[in-house]
Amino acid sequence: MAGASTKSRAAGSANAVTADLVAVLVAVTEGEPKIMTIANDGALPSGPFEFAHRSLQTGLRAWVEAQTGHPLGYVEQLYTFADRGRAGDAKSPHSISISYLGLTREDKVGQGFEAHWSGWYEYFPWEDRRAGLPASLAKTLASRLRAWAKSAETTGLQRQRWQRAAITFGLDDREWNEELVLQRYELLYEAGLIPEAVRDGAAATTVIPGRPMTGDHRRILATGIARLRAKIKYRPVVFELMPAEFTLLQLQRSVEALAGRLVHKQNFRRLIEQQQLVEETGAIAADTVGRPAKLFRFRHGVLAERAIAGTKLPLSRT
Amino acid sequence: MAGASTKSRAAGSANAVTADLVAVLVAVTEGEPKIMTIANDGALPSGPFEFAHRSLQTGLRAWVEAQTGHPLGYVEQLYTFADRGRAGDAKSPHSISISYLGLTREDKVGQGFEAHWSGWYEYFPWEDRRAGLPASLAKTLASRLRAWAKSAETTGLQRQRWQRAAITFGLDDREWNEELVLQRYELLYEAGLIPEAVRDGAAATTVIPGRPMTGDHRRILATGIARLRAKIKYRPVVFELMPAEFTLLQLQRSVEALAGRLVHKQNFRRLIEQQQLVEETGAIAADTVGRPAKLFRFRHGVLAERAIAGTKLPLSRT
DNA sequence: GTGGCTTATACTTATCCTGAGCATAATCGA
DNA sequence: TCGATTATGCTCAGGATAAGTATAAGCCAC
Repeated sequence: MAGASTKSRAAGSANAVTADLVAVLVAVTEGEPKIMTIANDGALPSGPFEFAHRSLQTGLRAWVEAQTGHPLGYVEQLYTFADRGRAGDAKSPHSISISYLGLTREDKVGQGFEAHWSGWYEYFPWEDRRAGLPASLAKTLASRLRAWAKSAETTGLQRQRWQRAAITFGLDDREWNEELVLQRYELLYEAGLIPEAVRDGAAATTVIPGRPMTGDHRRILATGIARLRAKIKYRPVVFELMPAEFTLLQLQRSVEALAGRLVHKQNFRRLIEQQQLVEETGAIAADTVGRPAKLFRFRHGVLAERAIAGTKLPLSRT
Repeated sequence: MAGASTKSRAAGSANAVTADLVAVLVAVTEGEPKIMTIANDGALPSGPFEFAHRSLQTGLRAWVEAQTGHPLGYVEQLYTFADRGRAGDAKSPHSISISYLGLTREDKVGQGFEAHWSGWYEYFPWEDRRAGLPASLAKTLASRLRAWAKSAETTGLQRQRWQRAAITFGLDDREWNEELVLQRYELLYEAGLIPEAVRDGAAATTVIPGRPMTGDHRRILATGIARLRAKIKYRPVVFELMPAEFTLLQLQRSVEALAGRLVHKQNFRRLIEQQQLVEETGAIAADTVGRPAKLFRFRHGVLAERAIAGTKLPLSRT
């Protein structure tokens, strides 16, 4: 890729950096969202982008297979982070992390790897609102956030902080917005309420429940969850996480697991069916309590038929 | 950022890469979307990520100001590309491009720079459907695409190609989807119908109108346009491109310029007003034909009041 | 100043989408 | 057979949307 300015070329290897490829690999099993972790569940699969890699994605696939034994299916790029907090340190070169979201199923678990499937709500307990928040966590969160807001210098800043906390966490009778995963993580980091913040130099305080990860990995995971929660609403990506055949309730449970909240059953079915995303297989689910459900499969045809995109503009049809 | 696996660290500088920062800097002037270009309008502002840069964004800001004299305001990351087509060449290290979308206004044009504002439809003539497509372009496009489809080996492949072309370009009575900017560009590239493809080794054919750029820059621009077209529908980002005060028609013209298609006037107004995105300034537009319009300003308060996000799931309120 | 041109803005109508609840069906086990 | 459990069909009100009609308020030529 030719750099546009002549200056770019002149820079040469003096400005070399190292690039890490990081994967948020997601599966949903029995209504619980899982992510692939390594290093005692404290890190995401990752490795450096090397000469030999033909592209970023092939490099990522190589690392994930090597570390987890799990082949990558659906993959999309998430975000590129640079290391932060090492500003003046000109000795060690910059390191950047290029992160990806991968969707798959939790079968074919590779043997002989130190990789595991971990529930993603272990890392973000406050993101699971399906059964409402545990009263204890809700209380802790609210009081810690309020303390953080109060600790600001001026009353103006105090109000700003509290407003931000209230919006992202749905306090003061505001609606909970499940997509703000990253914003909530960033706020907790700034407020020094999670271990990573303390590790990076924040004043040591009592910390909120939720398992930490190395480096930026929990931030990357938050980015992945946010992306996925947004995307299931306008692209049929849930099906990447489903088995070939499934009941509508299983599908609903998967969506709820990802979104972290419950949906209205009948309306969910209407939505799915009117969009013609699925078709009956003819078979019936066995081994269930209650009335047996029809089995469905994803209609792969829809991907070819229409390019699904949401219009929110009053486009004129002329 | 600690690499997760021990392997990552061991790699060291042998796997060093160079990272370029590339900016798609957008403004809208008199109903025409513009982008900042350098190098005789054949490239986007860009430069390498260096030691001295404290973060990716500060590096980008430094380069853009140095090359264009224009300060960056609103910025968001677009995508990270690796150079492609240089697989085996282990001599020159990998080079990756981290691209950003920036939104501003076309005032304060820096003097003494080789930078210009260029209309973005010069680079993508087929993306402007506000006045319908010029009949000539429509014809050329359709026939070239059909020829490309026909040139496939098997009839199965031929049908696949045509279906893809028809979906992305809204042929065969399908709806035009203005968000598929990147998909259309990629298809034209694969079909060898644009200069960049020929440059990169495609068989030389007659090429479609539309000005090329160096390297991947037109692909990056396509990514930026697509992102912006999608985003104006669910986030109030248009206002970054508007002057402090504006009439509703000016706002509408800006949206239409970005989307490349017309919207229904009355419904557009209702949409804007019901969302309480703007408020009257009390002043009236001067210097106009027809009945003078009220001037409005963006209500910055909305950003604080609500976290605007689209729900497309039948969430239950219990 | 009047008629015609242009744009702004208010109002109407039919249709569709959405959230929510009610009712019934099918299966199992006590 | 009853009760528990899940599946599935149906209704209904309210709101959002697409599209069109009508009126208001300026300017300009004459």
